[in-house]
Amino acid sequence: MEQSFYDQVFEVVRLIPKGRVTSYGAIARSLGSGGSARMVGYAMSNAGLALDPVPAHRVVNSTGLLTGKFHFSPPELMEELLQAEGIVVSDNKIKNFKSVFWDPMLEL
DNA sequence: GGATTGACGTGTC
DNA sequence: AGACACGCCAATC
Repeated sequence: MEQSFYDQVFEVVRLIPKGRVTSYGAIARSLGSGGSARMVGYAMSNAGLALDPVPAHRVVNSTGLLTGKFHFSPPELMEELLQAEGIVVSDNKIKNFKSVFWDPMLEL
């Protein structure tokens, strides 16, 4: 099984319901890696290389800040996608972040 | 196989 | 409240 950490991250990210977001740390914990939050973000770098589409725009850091926004082709795409799903983004930050926050551990 | 890196997190100043 | 520093862990070079 070449299911490395990245693949596990991709799976969880794909499970994120529309109109909801989660944090890197939350995903890392759901995978049992705990403090490997950085790995989650690192995995997202390969998200664009993933065969299946990974809604990386639904993943933000613990502060609800769109940290990976600059990694998108057009950085503004992230906000566009989020707002298109009903998520309010202001100044690269998610409004009502706590409200739209989706915890993978609750589903898994 | 050691060193570096990285879309983070939490604590401290 | 904003800025800075250190720590984690796994993949890549």
